[in-house]
Amino acid sequence: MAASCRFAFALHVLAVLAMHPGTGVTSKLLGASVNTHPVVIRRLISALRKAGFVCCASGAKGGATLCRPPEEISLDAIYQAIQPARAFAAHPQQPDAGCPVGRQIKTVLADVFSTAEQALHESLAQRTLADVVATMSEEVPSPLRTRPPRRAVRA
Amino acid sequence: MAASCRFAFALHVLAVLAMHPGTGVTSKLLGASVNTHPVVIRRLISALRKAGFVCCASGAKGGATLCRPPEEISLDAIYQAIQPARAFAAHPQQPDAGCPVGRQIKTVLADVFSTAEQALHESLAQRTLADVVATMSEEVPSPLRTRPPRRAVRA
DNA sequence: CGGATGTGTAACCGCGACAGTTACCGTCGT
DNA sequence: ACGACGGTAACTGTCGCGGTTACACATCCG
Repeated sequence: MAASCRFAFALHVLAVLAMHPGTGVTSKLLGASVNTHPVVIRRLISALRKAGFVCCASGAKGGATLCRPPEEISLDAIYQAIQPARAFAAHPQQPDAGCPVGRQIKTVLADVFSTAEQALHESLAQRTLADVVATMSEEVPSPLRTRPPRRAVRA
Repeated sequence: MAASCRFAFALHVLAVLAMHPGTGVTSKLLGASVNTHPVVIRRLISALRKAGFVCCASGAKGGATLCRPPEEISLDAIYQAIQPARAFAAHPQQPDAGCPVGRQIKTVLADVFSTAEQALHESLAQRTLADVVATMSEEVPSPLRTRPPRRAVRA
């Protein structure tokens, strides 16, 4: 399947932004935290910007900022903003229409694929970015935490 | 994500085998129905054989045969037999341990990923190969039908 | 104003996965 | 023995991705 790490990067970036509300975070800093090239971060942020999750400021003192409350950003919304392709792929060429399976397999596959993908989306939709941030604050009560932890809304 | 069509091919092949119980079906025939090269079919069948779903006969009059009842083969079992990689991928490089997100993101991601993958597997596990074959038999019962009432809605 | 600091995006490279293909060997029925 | 068939290795072309460089544009500050 050759899964990409876009979703992992996106969650990482958004979690950092959620922890620095109001202040713009540069792609250089984000790239250092994720351990990748700043341009990779900017490409990712470009998709997140189109989805309306972040806003960016150009020029010096610029950077990305979360422009929606983390509670309103579900992991499914992030996934759909990031992933360009479907989770499943059908036949690249048309199957043999002379075979009963070849005639009907596409319809059956479409049903199976959409059902499975919906299950995937529903699972991701049950958590928000705020949950992710809260989980990290819980697990390591480090002195870096300045604000009191938000209510944990784990299901 | 760059999904492969292995799963689609596997369902197609197993459906054909389920419709020809007992008789061996050659990779040449299966390749013609799927519209791909016989070696691609044989590679796929190699994985299905290791999973115990099909047996193959060598030599002349050889071919693949379903060696378990279709009711006992869930789509999830097929998926797991075919797919070599995970549906999600984590950071390829270690994130920055100096950042609180970088330290903990992997744990959170592992939880999110496993939950979503489990939802995917449970969705696929709810259908068996027999269901797929039955669906196809229903939708086109005989050439007496004038026109199929339903059409594929996916573009 | 002009340089420093950012973003935005295009272009390219290298890598890995995949489908497709060829080739060769082993196996089995006629 | 011969031909049909599976099993598998090896190679090719393509595609998507992460990584990188380069450049245009925007913004702040001295």
